[in-house]
Amino acid sequence: MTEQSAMTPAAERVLEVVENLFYDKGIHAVGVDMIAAEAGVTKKTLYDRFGSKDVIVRLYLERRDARWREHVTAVVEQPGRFGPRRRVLLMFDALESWMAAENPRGCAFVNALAELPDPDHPARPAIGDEKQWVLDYLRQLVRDTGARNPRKLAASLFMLFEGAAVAASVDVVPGAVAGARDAARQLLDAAL
Amino acid sequence: MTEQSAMTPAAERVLEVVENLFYDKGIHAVGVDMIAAEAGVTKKTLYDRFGSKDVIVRLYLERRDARWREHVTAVVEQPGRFGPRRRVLLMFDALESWMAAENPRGCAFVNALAELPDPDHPARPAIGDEKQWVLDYLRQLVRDTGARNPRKLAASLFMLFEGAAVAASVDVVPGAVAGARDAARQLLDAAL
DNA sequence: TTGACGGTAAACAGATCTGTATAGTACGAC
DNA sequence: GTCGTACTATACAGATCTGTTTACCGTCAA
Repeated sequence: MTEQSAMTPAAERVLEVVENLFYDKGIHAVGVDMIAAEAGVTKKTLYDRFGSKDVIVRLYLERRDARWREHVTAVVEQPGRFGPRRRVLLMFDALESWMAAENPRGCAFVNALAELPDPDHPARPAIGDEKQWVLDYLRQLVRDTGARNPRKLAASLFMLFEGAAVAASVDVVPGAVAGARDAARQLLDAAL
Repeated sequence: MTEQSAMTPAAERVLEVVENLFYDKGIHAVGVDMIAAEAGVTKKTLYDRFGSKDVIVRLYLERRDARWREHVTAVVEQPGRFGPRRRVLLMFDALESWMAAENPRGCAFVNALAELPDPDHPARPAIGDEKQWVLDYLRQLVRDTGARNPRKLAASLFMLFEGAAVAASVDVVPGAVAGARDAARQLLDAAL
């Protein structure tokens, strides 16, 4: 996947600081000077390691995606052996804890898409990959429940999922993710 | 509300061009020089009329919100007298036609929020207002159906709504809005 | 007829943007 | 002990950012 094996200490520091900078302030609002200063690295080093800001943006998204998938799978596939129906709902528990801990400003990939309209931007594939993975993961979980029309149900759950992230970030719906989980349970039970 | 009465011809032209520029390219990616050139206006005029780019951003969102509300109410309250349950689902029809015609890059307000992290930015209220209006409008429509737990149901529909916009813009779910409407119908019928 | 208003044209200020260039230091491997 | 690697420090290039300034031209109303 993301071979972070070859990362030098300075490069590692850069990727650590952009995780917060890009997410908190937005991609365009963060210049390479700020990145270098925050990481305690010279711009020379920064360009020697990555070649361009766009590459750093791509790595930012890829690394965040990796952390996100780890979080989700850790929650959904936690030992204790929950049944398939329960595992679907655990997806929303994973989202809830992720939102509280790391995502107050909404989905980083939706936000990145807002800032990167160019379809040829090197970071664009990372955005589509994250969304496709969530959808595929939901499809697999739903299929395991034996629900009717699993693809359609997974698509509905996916939209509840993404909508809950939006609702939580704009802060107009109290308990957004919990509400989304309740709705997901209804849709799921109706299809069993 | 937005008193666009006092708008001079040049100012009107500016607001017309930023509607597309900001939405298509993103707010930070569009400079005032580009705005002035595209509107056929000098920067002097631009600053005489608006005072700052931030004000233009605020007006951009307010005007888009006004157009969006007009579109939604025109679809939902179209003559023909649909019943309350049908009117709820018409919200999703309104979203579908809006997405196809004006929203291929997702919700302008979610995108703007991604680019404007500062809670004190003058354009921020416009973002919250749009989301609050959609939620309130759904609440009213749901209440008219006599469904149980109308606030909770409206919140679920709101999340399906926002999620459908995300799903359509990232283009991983074919027929996203139609799927969201089907899920909405299920939730609605279960509460009647 | 005078003066306010809306506008053009064009230069400028000062900051910040991505990216490059030059020069030199510390260190580990072979 | 020499060579390559990773790094610092710093200056620079050229573009672009928001915003200001000066000078001038119509038009319309009091």
